Amino acid sequence: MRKKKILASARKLFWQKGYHSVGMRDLARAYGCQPANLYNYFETKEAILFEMLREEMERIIQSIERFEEEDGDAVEQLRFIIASHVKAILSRPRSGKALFDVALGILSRRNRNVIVSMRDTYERILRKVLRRGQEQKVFLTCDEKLVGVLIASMVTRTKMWFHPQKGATVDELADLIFRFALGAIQADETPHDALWRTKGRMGKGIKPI
Amino acid sequence: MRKKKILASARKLFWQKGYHSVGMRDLARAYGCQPANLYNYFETKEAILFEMLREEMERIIQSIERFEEEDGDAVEQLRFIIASHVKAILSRPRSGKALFDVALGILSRRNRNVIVSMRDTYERILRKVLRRGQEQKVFLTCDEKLVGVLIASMVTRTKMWFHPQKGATVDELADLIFRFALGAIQADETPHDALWRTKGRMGKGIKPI
Amino acid sequence: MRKKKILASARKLFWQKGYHSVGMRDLARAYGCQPANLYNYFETKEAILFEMLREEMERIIQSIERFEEEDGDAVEQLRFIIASHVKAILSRPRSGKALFDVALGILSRRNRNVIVSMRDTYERILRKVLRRGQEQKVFLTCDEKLVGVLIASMVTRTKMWFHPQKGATVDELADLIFRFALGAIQADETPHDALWRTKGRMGKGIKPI
Amino acid sequence: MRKKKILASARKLFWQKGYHSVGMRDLARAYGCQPANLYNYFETKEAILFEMLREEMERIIQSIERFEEEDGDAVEQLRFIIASHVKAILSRPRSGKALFDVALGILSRRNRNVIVSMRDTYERILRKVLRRGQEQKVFLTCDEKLVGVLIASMVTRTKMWFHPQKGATVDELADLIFRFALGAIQADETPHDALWRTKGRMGKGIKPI
DNA sequence: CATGAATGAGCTTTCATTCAT
DNA sequence: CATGAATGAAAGCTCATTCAT
Repeated sequence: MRKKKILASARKLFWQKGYHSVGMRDLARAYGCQPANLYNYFETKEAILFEMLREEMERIIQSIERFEEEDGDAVEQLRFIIASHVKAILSRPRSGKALFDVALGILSRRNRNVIVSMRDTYERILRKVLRRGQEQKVFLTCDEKLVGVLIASMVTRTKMWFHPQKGATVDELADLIFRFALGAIQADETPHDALWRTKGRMGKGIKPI
Repeated sequence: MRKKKILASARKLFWQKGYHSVGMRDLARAYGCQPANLYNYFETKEAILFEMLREEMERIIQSIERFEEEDGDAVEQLRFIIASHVKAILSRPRSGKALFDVALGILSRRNRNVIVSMRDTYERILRKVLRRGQEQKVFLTCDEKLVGVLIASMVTRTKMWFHPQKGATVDELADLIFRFALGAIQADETPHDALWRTKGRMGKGIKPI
Repeated sequence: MRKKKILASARKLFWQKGYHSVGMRDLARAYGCQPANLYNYFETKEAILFEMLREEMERIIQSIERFEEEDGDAVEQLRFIIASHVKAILSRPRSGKALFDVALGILSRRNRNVIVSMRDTYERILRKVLRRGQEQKVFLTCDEKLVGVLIASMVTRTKMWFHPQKGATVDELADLIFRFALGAIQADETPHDALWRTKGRMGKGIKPI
Repeated sequence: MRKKKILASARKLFWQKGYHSVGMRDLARAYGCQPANLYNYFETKEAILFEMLREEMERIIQSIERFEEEDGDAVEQLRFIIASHVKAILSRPRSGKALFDVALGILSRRNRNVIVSMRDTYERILRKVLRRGQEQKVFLTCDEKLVGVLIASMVTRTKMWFHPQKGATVDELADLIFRFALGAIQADETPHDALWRTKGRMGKGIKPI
């Protein structure tokens, strides 16, 4: 579908330069048509942004929504959530811009509500898992709301600084964030020292800006 | 000084609405003058943004730069760094926008270098403390670069969701982030379960967007 | 073509008021549209000026370029060059401003080079004819560079003071300038007294400012 | 006097860059004070331009006004007028801009009248000399108004292209323009071939733009 | 005399968007 | 579907000038 193609090139541009630095002209050129033609597919520039964010959120949520009800190993569920989120964020071309955060201020109330409620769904699931872990006595007693936000913060910001390299893959990064989070909240006091023997390898993937 | 006052009102607006949604006209109105007058104090709109960011970074760095050389208890130093950073970020009026991240893409190369190098200084100090903790055997062996970025991510993003409330103060938030981080990397395996009995209180301060 | 029409009304305004006294608003109003629309045809205000000058220079050069190689009566060629130049300069509506001279300081390096090289072509041809006249022994030995500039100066400045009237037509003016120049450089010493019996008639066309 | 110094630096800037490209800021910096201070000496920017032009015109006129009434050798008087005018125009630093022409469109009606009437005085004197020459039978019968304008054109435009060099001095230039003019209008038919044996020398001083 | 602060009007240009074809 | 032409609004910025000190 044409719409998908437009969204694809829009996504690249928006993440590369940020919403305000990309004009309809740029979007049109990237897709290969005149600006006016984009309005045959989307009502406004904001609609393009919205559709694109909605899709991304949907992918993230779809992969983890089963954890809301399904019982299971909270530790493994947390690992999966983090891995899934990290991959969703880092799978797309290249980036650097805090697009998501900015976007919430750009979207119309109506559209923002849609995105926000998807994000809330994500956080609700994450919290549910955190609560489940406490009930299973594998996580320390904690404020799931706070811990959820802290974990999400670490994951979200990977977009700002992580660049995959040999010896520093996305999978590895996801694993390390998971271990970091787990170390902070796990109940059993077995030493997790071993988890951190990654000294020097991971650093290669860190290139902020 | 007049410059300070302009910066003060600019800071408020920029954080509230984001750089691109604030015009010189808005800045002028907020300060109480005509747009043209602002150019007696700053050469460009970007210069206002830059000066504002520079000041903020300076405050953050000044309070922790002594840790670069000074030996001491790494745990306490980490606690101080986190507390100081959290306060610096949350002390200012209200917020919401990912201004800092976006700004790096807006600033001229010259100005961006200044800010980036200040941020690098911050991260260098944080890493130094993390390394010191490992040498003191109070932190687990870990990749300081990665851990540093993860901790900074949690702190930086507080701006996006935290709003002080009764029962959820900035100090408390800083303390909890510290404990979360410490839990993840501390070497001695004394149960830190107690640290997390904040259930339900902290959540009050979390209001994303 | 729309571009031509815009150029036409721009030419009138620029010559009447000078580049700096004509805004995009004026150009738009003169053509009959909103300022923004002009940018669908020209990238900048300077581009409009450039295109207009380029066209004018082109017309002047085209009519005389054959003299560069073509052998022939140097006297007649000089007469033709002067006549052609005078007409090109005075054919357009009304004027008064030293637009051309000022423009060279306004144009971008790139564009200025184009115009300057066209002017150089004009002068090269004029010099060639002057040299040819010397070889044919109809012109006195002289420095073609200097004489060329002097002749061009007389012609160029007609824009500043000449206004066609009954008894003072453009053709007549061209003829008189030619005779003046010829008188200064012609080799054969036949009295040219008769040429100057225009007393009182030509003066009518002179209204400086 | 301070005023003189301001005028001196203004003259340089105006001729170099043109009226519209020189701001009060530039004038102030060139003189060495704040823009506001200039208003203690001149009422407006235009007043500076006016004063400067008035001075220049005055110098030119003063040196030739005696020719209005005084009888004498018309040929020598013409030589003097041209020499004096050329020197006045080229004595000042460097230039290029058609300042004088543009200025007439900038000045207020009142001020323009002053300058125009000075220019008229100049032309009146020149015409008087031309008429005198005809009466003395040393010049051909001609329209003094036209010939006057043509001669003035050649002189005025030297500012646009002449740059003194070894072998191409201002004095020499003046002499050649005089001979060119004289050749065109002189009555006695003695060959003036010799006058033009300057081939190649004068060209060095010609650097348009 | 000199200045820092302030201003109102204006500038060229960009933007998202509309519409007739 | 696609486009060229057009637009209203707003952007950042510069300007000559004023005025109290």
